[in-house]
Amino acid sequence: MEDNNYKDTGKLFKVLSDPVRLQIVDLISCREMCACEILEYLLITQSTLSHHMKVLKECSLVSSRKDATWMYYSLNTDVINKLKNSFDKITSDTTECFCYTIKKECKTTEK
Amino acid sequence: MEDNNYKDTGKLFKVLSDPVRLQIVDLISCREMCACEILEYLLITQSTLSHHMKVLKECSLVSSRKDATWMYYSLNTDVINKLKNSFDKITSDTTECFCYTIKKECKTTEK
DNA sequence: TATAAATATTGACAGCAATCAATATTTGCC
DNA sequence: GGCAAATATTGATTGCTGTCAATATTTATA
Repeated sequence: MEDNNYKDTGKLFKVLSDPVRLQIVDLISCREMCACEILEYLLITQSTLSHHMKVLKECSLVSSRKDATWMYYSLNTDVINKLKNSFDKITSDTTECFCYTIKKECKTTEK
Repeated sequence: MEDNNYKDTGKLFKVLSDPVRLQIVDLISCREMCACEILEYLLITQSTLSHHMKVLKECSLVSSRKDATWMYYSLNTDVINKLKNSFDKITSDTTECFCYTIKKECKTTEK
C-alpha cells in the first residue's frame, strides 16, 4: 500500500475507461465466452476486439483459455475486488487509506 | 440504465485513471481543501492542478466553493457511490445488470 | 497437403490528454 | 488606485490510444 497504488489503480481505471471494454467485462462477468461470441454483441472489427482482449489480459483483469481454434475469456473477479477495495480506501475518510498522515490529522482536527 | 451507461461509467473511470487525480480525490475525501493546500502535496505546477480540478468538476466528482481568493474543493460522495453501484452491476453475474438478456440466458443455462 | 475458421499482429491514422511557461483574472488590503 | 496572493486560461508540445485494413498464425478437417 505505497504511493504507487495511485498508479496501479489508475492503470486499471484506464483500461476500464473504454466503453467497449466495459461491455466486454459485462458480457464475461457471468460465464466465459469465446472471442467470436463476444464479437457478436459488439460493433467493432475482429482485430479491434483482439486488441481490447490483449489490453484486458495484460492488466490481469481477464484470463484466457485456448480450446482448438477458440480462445475463451473469463473475468478475474479477484482483481476486480482488489480494485474495488483500493478505490474504497481512496474515497473513504477513515485512517485506512493511502494518505494516512493527512487523514489522521483530519480526523483529530475535525472535532 | 441504458447502453450509455458504458459510456458514462467509462468517462468517470477515465477521469479517475490519472494518478494525480486519484491522489487529489484521496486528499479531499476527508474534508474540503483549498487549491493551494492540495498543491502542497503534489509535484505539479499550479496550472496543471487547476486543469485537473476542472476535469474533476466537469464530471461532477468534485464540487467547489469560493471564499475570497481561495477555492475550496470537496468530494461528491453520491457520485462516487453511484459509480461504485454501476461498476458492481457490470461486474456481477446477477440479472441486475446492463446485459440483462445475455445474463438471464446465462443464469438459466448454467444449471 | 490444402482449405477454412478463429484469432493475433502490423502499420497507419486521427484524436485526445497531461504537462508546462506565460499571461490573465479575481479579490483583499494598504 | 495599486499591489500581492490565489486561481484560471491560453498556447505549445509530447506521448498515448482506439480504430481499421491487410496480413500472418494456428488448428481442425476433408
